[in-house]
Amino acid sequence: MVEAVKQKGNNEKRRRILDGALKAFAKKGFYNTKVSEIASEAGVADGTIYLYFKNKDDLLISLFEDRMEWIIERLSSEMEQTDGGFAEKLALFIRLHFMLVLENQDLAEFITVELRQSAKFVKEYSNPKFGDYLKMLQGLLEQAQQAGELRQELDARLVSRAIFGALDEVLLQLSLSTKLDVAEVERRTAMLSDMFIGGLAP
Amino acid sequence: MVEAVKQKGNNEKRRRILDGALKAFAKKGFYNTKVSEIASEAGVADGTIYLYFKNKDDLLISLFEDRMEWIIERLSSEMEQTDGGFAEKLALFIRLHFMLVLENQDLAEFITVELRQSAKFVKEYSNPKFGDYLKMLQGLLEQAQQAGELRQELDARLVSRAIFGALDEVLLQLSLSTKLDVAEVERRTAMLSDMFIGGLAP
Amino acid sequence: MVEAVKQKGNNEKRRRILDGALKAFAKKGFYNTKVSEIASEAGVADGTIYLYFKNKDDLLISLFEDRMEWIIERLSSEMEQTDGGFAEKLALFIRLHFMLVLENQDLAEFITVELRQSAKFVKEYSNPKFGDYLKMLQGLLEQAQQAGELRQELDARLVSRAIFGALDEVLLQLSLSTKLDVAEVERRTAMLSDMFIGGLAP
Amino acid sequence: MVEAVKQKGNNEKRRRILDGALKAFAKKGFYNTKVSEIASEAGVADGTIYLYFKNKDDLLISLFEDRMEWIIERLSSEMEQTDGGFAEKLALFIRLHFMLVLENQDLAEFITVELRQSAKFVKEYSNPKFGDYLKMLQGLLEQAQQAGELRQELDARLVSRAIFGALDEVLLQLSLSTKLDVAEVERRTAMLSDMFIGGLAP
DNA sequence: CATGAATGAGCCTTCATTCAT
DNA sequence: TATGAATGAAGGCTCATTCAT
Repeated sequence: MVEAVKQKGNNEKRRRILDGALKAFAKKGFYNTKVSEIASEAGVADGTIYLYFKNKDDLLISLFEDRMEWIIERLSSEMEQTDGGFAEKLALFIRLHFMLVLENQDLAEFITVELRQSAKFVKEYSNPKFGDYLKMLQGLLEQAQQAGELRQELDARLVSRAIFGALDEVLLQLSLSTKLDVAEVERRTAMLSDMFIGGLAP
Repeated sequence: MVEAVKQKGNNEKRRRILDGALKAFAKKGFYNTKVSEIASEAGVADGTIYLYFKNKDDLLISLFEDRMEWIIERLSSEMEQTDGGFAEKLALFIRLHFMLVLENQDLAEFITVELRQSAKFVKEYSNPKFGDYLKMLQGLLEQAQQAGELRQELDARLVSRAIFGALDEVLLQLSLSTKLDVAEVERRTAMLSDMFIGGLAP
Repeated sequence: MVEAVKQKGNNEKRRRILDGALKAFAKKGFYNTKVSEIASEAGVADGTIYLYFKNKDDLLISLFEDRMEWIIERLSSEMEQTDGGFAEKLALFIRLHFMLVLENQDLAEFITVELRQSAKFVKEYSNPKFGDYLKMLQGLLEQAQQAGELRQELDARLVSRAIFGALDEVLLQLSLSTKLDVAEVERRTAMLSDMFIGGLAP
Repeated sequence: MVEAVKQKGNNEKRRRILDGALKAFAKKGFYNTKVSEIASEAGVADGTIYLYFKNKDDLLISLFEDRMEWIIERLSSEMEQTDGGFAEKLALFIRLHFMLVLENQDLAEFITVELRQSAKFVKEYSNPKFGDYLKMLQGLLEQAQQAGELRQELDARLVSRAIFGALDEVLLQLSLSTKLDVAEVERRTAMLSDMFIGGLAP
């Protein structure tokens, strides 16, 4: 019981720090955020952060892992529900991606802005969770190819990258706009699905 | 005459600084690059940089402007040559985007990695040149719509964003790979054009 | 009875902390040793140390007192056994000093390296036990003077300092050598006694 | 000319930093001295110190080298003047050691208190200048042995250590006393020489 | 008594920027 | 213009100490 409480305490504090970091990174970016700002946002002392994370880089990486894991879990559990065809599934995937991320605007800014930097400049970090995300999308595409619902000549790996890039860029623009209109998000979601499935040509 | 020479001298040194900055930013990212490293790469004294640029942020912005301007000029002059239909034009645009940027791998890394950060965190900078780039692509799409070669119901602005995002993401992956195979670049170029024009559905 | 047991418990834990501190200080020096390292070495929690010692400085001082007291006790009880002349007594004193300290190499490093620092920088500490040690040596010298076995014109206080300094420096070198050869220790012991008694001149 | 001035400027600033460090280290010890205190003592900005020294450790080591070099130079040039016998030479050596170091009380405290610590805890530093100092004394002893003025059976290396230790300990006590009486220093100098040459026995 | 998670003051070091030459 | 030594504000991180359990 004491164990459980203590464990909870630990996790609760770790969570508060991650939340504070997300908020701070989204607002000012990784390099412009002071550790002390994260601490104050999380309501802990500066030093406490170093009880849960090795250093500022580790905090960034951990935040990625945590949020990507959350996104992947939500995405896959929601995707399992559908038994529609590829077009419905892709549309759902795109909608979910947008909805999940925009549910928390800070998350949207964080993912779209910091993901690339980190991939390249945080030492020795290959961002496995992001790889998992891409594999999920790639899996969807490969299944569609096997079912004859996606053109065989397209490289699923390349296409998954392209789709993610398109979503991410559109999301970036959305996340930077001051007010988010759900209807507008739905409109873009639908149009992107339509574009990817049907192509640009009439 | 003296003016001209002086001007030339200025431009030459300014250019060396921009080139050094590109190299350094590409390798280590904006925040991990020291001004002194740029100076040393450019073969000038640290202080000299401040004769040509207000500060490190201004150097970053100027570098964007400079490179985007170059890309836009090259793109538009090349695009003018073609009188093919929309499909050919889009294919050419994608090929040119890839080729221009991959001509200089540093440029590729710089564009794909730093563009977003800067957009958000360099104070009071709206990145007009990037806007020009997008407008160019958007213009291409709008012309196609007027010519009936692109579906009317698609929002050209949104689509241009999506295309740029897809290209950028694929380019990021390409730019991070250690060796660049021209044939592979061509393959991806063709497949992306095909995907955008024809859509994913068979 | 309960008191006694408790007292014993206290002393045992206090002793473990002092032992841990000695080991840690000898290896890394006072300022490079973390309180948590001492705690871990002693097998107690960090906070426990503060139940037995006011702070890190107090722990250092207490360790000195403890070890010097031990050395003085051992030295005086052993010295009482002898009834030889001054030469024999001094030789014995030197041998005992070496043997006692080298019995525990950590103690040797601690005494030779940390004694001076502490004397000067631990606030308001006059190092009384070290004073006792010197007084013991000084007493030996004064007795010898009264017995006519030591030159009257020498200042016993100054000579005791000089002898301690010589022993300490030689011990420092010995304690820093990786392996300790008993025969070598004996050789140096004898030579130092001989040098002090007989002088350098032939 | 400009070169010379610049060089002078460099050396002058480096010297001021070393002087400031000596003063600060002597007063509060290495670990209790802040880099900013050294900077303020030297009349330079904090960052300037890092233009001349790699870090705080390097500053400590450089200070040792500098001061030991100075002592060795002064000692050897003065020793060359004498053509007396061993007894005179040793007496002179002792007197010079005391005088040189006590000329600057800060130097005395620094040498006696910090030398040992550093030897052990500043990583990978074998203190070559201190080795030079000891070799000088050892050389003096070996010459005396060849001239038959020092007992053959004594190990010059061990004896040089012992003499240094004795001098250093006595110096420590002297340097910690608030006022230094030249007559008193002379008295101790003479007595130590006498003790070492003639031995303790009557 | 014992614990060890939490605290937060403190410090070394970096690096963008300035300015005397 | 060009230099590069000097500046000093700023911040990541450590660790002695506390205190709720």
